[in-house]
Amino acid sequence: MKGKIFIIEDEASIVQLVQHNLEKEGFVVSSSLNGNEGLKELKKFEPNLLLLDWMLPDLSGIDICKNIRRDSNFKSLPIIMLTAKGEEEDKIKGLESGVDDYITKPFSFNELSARIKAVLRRSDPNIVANNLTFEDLKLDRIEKRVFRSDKEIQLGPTEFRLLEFFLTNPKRVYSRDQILETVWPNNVNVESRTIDVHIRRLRQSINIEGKKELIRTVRASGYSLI
Amino acid sequence: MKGKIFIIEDEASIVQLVQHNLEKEGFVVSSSLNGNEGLKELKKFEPNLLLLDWMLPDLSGIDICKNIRRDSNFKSLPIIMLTAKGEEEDKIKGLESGVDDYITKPFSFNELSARIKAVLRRSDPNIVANNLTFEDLKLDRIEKRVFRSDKEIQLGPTEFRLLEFFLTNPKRVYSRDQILETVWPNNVNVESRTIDVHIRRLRQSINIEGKKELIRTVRASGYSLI
DNA sequence: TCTTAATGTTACAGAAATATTACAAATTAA
DNA sequence: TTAATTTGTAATATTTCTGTAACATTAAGA
Repeated sequence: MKGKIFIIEDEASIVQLVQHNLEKEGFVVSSSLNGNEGLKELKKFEPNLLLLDWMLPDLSGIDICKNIRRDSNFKSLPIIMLTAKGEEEDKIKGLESGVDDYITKPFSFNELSARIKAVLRRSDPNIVANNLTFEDLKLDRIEKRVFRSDKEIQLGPTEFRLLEFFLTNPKRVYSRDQILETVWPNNVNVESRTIDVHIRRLRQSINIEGKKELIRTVRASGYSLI
Repeated sequence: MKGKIFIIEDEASIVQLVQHNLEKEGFVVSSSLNGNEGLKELKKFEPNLLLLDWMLPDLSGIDICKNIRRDSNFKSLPIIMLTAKGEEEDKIKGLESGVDDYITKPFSFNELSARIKAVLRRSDPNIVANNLTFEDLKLDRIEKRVFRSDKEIQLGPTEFRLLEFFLTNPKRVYSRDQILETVWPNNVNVESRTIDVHIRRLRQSINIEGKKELIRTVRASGYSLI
């Protein structure tokens, strides 16, 4: 079950793109191109999350934000702010305007989607999948814990992300490049062979008590979760 | 379900040929004969892949490429570059202009089609068929697995590619040269007889438990999948 | 049947890909 | 700050794959 998202943003092209893609992901989406109306519609729509432009023709994003926070029904509505580059990100960040996250335009939809899910995961865990499982492997994204056959496993941050990645698409083979792109922070340059080492570390951690190997090496192609 | 492909290429005859054939394969295709307009239309069209001419009357392919890579919404749009022979292929190859693949004119539609699918398979796996079957043989391109009568078969990389190749056109006889060209990485020189050995290895792997031979030798011509 | 060209089979050495280990630098926790 | 953990890489070990050559077998025409 997916949630409802409301967008207040005056650039129609952005709204269109984001709305379309979010709907494709199963969210129910509604939007408004200006602040005052948006505020009203939003309260009727009762979304699980709001995407809010920082600079609007009528009301500023921060005013909307304050308005929302004053309304007891929406006090805890998660808000992700959309800001243009240079629009004093620091202020937004520092100024605790009650924003849950913000993203700088231009952004890729994937990045936005990831942030939306991250925020929803905290605020409204039922909307977003928080547990990934495969066979006797379980990963809890909220608590950041991993279990194999109900026995907890300790993983470093990178191994955690790596396993999380494999769990989103079990059985599928990923090349080292694909793994790098997705698991490592953008623009980080790491040797492709480095992945082998992390695979080894992950293997070592999750293959407890002689249980069966869960990571498959596919020569010349990459790795997969069995 | 097939995806959307956009073409920017000034030779109308090429556009026509490619567009027509791609549509026949089920793709939704749109095109433009020049760079600047193409760039605009492309962004409206939101394709899953772009075929881009290297030499255009107004903008060079590489400029378009850069423009696209700067636009966060299209940063990861797969691009296949179309180049005339002699147009410094090396540069395109080396110069990491963010191109996913390139093909030299004149090309056969089949070759283009194969490359398009290969690229889409990485970027957008749901668009392309990922399973090849023939009789009781099954090959899964995503999981990189091969089955005969539901029993998994272990193949080395080359044998996998070889079988994949045969499965795209069962019953058709391929000469050793054709096999070499398609299955082996470009510019690799291998003895033609080497194929015999790989055929043997493939045969040995897929003919389990006395099941019937699936690879046919056509004397003086080559091999085929029955 | 003999001859010959084409294909099948085998074994093996070198190449290529992956696994493993150790370690120093970077990061985080105490 | 110091200690502990985590990371990336390089060096080394191990495994698996590849291509080829040498020899065996088969098919087809003379």
